[in-house]
Amino acid sequence: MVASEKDKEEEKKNKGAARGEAGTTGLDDIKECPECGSKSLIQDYGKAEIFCGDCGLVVAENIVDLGPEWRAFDSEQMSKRARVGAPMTYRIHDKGLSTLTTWGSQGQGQIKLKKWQQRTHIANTTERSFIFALSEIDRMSSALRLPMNIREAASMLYRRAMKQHLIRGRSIEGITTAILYISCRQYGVPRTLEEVRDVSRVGQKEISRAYRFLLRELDLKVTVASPIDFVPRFCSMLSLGGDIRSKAIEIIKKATERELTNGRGPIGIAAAAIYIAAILNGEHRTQKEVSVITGVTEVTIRNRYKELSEQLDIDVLL
DNA sequence: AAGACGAAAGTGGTTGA
DNA sequence: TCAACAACTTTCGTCTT
Repeated sequence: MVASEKDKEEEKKNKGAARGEAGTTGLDDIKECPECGSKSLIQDYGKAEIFCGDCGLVVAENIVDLGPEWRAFDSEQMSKRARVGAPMTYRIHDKGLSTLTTWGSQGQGQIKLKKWQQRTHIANTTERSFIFALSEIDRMSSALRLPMNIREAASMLYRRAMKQHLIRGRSIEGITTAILYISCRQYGVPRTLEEVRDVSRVGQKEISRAYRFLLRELDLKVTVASPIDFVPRFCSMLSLGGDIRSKAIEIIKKATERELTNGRGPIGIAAAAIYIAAILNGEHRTQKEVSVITGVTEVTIRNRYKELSEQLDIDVLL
């Protein structure tokens, strides 16, 4: 896994150098799976992933959004935001619009200006904590290998929360982590709460509390994550191929039709479907292995797996 | 010895009075 | 605010391979 990633980096560099191009290492450069060499890569921009159609390896999770970083919600915004200059981004505390005077040779006037700039820039603590929040969002996003558009969305959400004065008196860590968790869900790239917690500096309890608080106060609606959303990533982590991924998704779809998934945790369903699909395709993974990757216990996998195989008439012969 | 199975008790979150 | 509740976890003993 580590080796293949290194190979990918090497390959990218070589290709770029060969063509003498600077800074154009888009994902179009990835033409085949570094693991099995298959050319049938499946791009899924909705989930911001590219995975190999044959071996199921998630080749890239950070699909760089090359479109404009802003979205126009109406024509007025459109005309306001269509502009020249460096891209504006919500991920820099002043949206990337500042110009600092240089520290070169300086007269008294310049020094004064500098001081004034610094003070107004980072003077108040709100601004300070905002900068910290953005850096935290970035740090956690990198650790979770999240695509840029989700980072932007998270930054925007944080701004909204700030405007409504929801941050004061609450831990920035808790709020930012919850916001990231929400953004992932909204973009259909769900991470489990454990995964998010592992890169956060606060505990699960605080994240949950902030999560519920934000949903209520910002009046956000987050649809229940579909088990299917977890399948590609889990399959990849279990080194399971594309046929098993398809099979697992098929099982989940059938189960959803028959309302076997109602009230059940999506991760447990995904885990069981993958477990079954793997056995059906002769690539057995133990309940323990699936349990470790998915973060649900073997007992839950067993229960779901029993329900699914019985109700869907799937004969799982070991 | 490892994996699968399931019973029983415990935990944390949701719901409804 | 409290109790009831469902889903899930933890723990542990048993069976199978």
